[in-house]
Amino acid sequence: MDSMWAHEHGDLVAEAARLLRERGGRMTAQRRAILEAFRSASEHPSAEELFAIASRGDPRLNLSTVYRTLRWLAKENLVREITFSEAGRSSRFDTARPAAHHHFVCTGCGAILEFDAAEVAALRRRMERRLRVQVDRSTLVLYGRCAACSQPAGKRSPG
Amino acid sequence: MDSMWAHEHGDLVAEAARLLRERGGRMTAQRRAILEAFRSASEHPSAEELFAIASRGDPRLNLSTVYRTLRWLAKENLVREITFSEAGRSSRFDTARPAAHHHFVCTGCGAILEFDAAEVAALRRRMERRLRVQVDRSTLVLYGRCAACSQPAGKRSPG
DNA sequence: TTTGCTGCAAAGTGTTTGCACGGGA
DNA sequence: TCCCGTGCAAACACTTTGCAGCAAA
Repeated sequence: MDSMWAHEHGDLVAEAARLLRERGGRMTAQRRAILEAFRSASEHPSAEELFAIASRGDPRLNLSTVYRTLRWLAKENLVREITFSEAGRSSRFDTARPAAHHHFVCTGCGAILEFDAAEVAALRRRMERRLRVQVDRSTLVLYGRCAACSQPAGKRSPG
Repeated sequence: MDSMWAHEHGDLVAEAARLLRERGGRMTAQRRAILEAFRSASEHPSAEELFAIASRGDPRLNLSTVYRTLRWLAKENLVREITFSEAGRSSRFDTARPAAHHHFVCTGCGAILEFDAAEVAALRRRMERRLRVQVDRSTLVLYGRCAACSQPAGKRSPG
């Protein structure tokens, strides 16, 4: 269960370092802090959340640096940007994984579940033929209520 | 082909009028103009686009009125809000249709194609069981290149 | 006449950018 | 040493809000 993705959060730093070396970029303390922040962040952190975490180690860190780093990471495919319509106007990020995965968002408590669905790949291929297009990327988000939130109020466990 | 949806743009006005009557709201000239703007707008207009169209008839119309109206329409389910990650930071709207439909977005020219895919409904049901959740709504967006944009530059028709 | 809706201007939110300095390679 | 990346503040794009007046029912 722990090596089903090509890289875990841990090697984000190593991965980024490698890319930076290749491209003549620099591994700064700020970048390292931001990359490491993914470890303790929620599954789909916003820039703000990563900033809050990364700032703990270095209070001088600036939010714009976080944005710049995230944009760079997204371009290099180490991180992917997602937009949930429930999540206010802000973007969320997750560490990009090779396998396409999709999201369920609970409109009650905001919980996000990830899932993989093989049929999406088939659907993409079918749509490529039907619409005569080339599909590079897809996002599937289900919105609803998770088990806890869909229970009638009376039956819900306190808390 | 013209009655596959429960209501076309035309009766948006009538539909809204009915709801307003029910709720003690008022059918103002501005609301009518905004509702009618959907007719000549693109398939997925932004607030700005609707504003531009609706302003033609009444130059005093204010953008904040458009936003207020759109928010109300979304709440009443006459219109639905969608977020394409390619479309800048702005929301897009379409007239809510009973049948779930999905979108293909061309990253080349920005064209948006709609499609219906029965398999999504099945997938939703399967995920409800697998994740033990209740799914109320889903969005599926495919990103890629349309037929014209995926042709090599040399072969593309001029224009 | 009542009070919901509007225009206006100002505030808000999330994100990006210009610039001079500082620190990594 | 060189110049990439940073902090800072200001700009930005989009959306929301407070308020006084107007107009639909």
